[in-house]
Amino acid sequence: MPLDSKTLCLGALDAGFNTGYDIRKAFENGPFQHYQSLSYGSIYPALNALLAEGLVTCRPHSQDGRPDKKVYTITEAGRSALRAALLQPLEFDRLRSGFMFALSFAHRMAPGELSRLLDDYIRGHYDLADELARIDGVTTPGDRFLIRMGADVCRAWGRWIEENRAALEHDIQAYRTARVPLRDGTHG
Amino acid sequence: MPLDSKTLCLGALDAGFNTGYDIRKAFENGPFQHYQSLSYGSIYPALNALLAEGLVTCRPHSQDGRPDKKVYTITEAGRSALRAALLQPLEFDRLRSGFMFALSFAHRMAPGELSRLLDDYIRGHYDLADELARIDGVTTPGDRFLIRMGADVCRAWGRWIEENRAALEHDIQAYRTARVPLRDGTHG
DNA sequence: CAACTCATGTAAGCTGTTACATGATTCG
DNA sequence: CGAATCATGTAACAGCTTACATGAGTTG
Repeated sequence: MPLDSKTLCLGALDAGFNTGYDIRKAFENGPFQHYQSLSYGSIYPALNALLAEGLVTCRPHSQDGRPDKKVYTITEAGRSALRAALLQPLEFDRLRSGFMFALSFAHRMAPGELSRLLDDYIRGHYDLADELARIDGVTTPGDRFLIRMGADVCRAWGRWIEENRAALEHDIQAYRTARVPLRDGTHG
Repeated sequence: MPLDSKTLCLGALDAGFNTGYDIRKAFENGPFQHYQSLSYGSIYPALNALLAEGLVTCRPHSQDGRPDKKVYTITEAGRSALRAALLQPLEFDRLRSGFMFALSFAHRMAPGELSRLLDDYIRGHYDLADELARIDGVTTPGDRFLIRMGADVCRAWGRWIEENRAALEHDIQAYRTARVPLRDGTHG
């Protein structure tokens, strides 16, 4: 089962983000940014739907100088719905990787092009690992676990590529040699 | 830049899949299945668009007993377009993970529920690693690299969770103790 | 004989994003 | 003084998936 925008909003509300604006930040720069996304166009309609279903309550909050906001609170029914959704068999993680697709055409690339692609991918993983390591103020055990996991897995991933990129380059050499045989067959 | 359906079809064609039906298999069960997806509704219109742009050619192929098929061939212009698309700065890998979202609410789960979630996630990684290791008949260096990378990273990921799940459970205990202090303060 | 494979294609629908409208305030 | 931040909301659009139409042949 895919996690839909309503469930994601419910989760964000449960995690302490209590306005539409704040929920967006949770998915843009906040704790969910690395494994889910959600934008205004989905959030506001979702909150209204949740309100109609009684899964959240809402009270307007006037502020001086700033626009009024609507502060949402998850209800008991909402918490049950969230739990139920999270316990349902989850869809397996969906990875959409342009790098991998590109890498599957490594044999079509010039050495410099491939090198740049790998450099970018390695750097991307190390940067993400560093970014995760720098996060602080994380309050829940699950988030702490996920951050450590992300950082360690990203580092291991980057290291794996560094350790195996030479083998890839050799394999490409061999592949090309096999496909474009030497004209002079007397040697090797 | 995201890889659109036309570029993905061009790639599949370059990789040797030469009908709409075969291209779908490449994304459903074939070499691209783990990092991209594409279905009929996108493939057939994309092929027609590519044909109109001169990036592919097409000749009908009659078969006895089976429906006629259209065999597509990528042109030189098509190969250039594919290369150009792959060299463009790629969007960073997008991970949509229901497991991670669920795990961020680990402190709300009963021990058995959390345990099942982690078991499923670990098993999913080991299963994928095994599945990748079982693949044979891979002809290009890039694909061989990706398969080894996927298998090794998945195994390392699964191992990481096994080695750190106890820490998560302890952290949850500590979190709950801090939030629901003992009524009798005289002991520990 | 039901169900699946081969094979192309379209229409409807779902889900989500982008961009805009609105408007005060604060920061550089 | 322009740009960003706070704050809600909608309309238009993009992109992809699902389901269907069609139909012969094969597998269990």
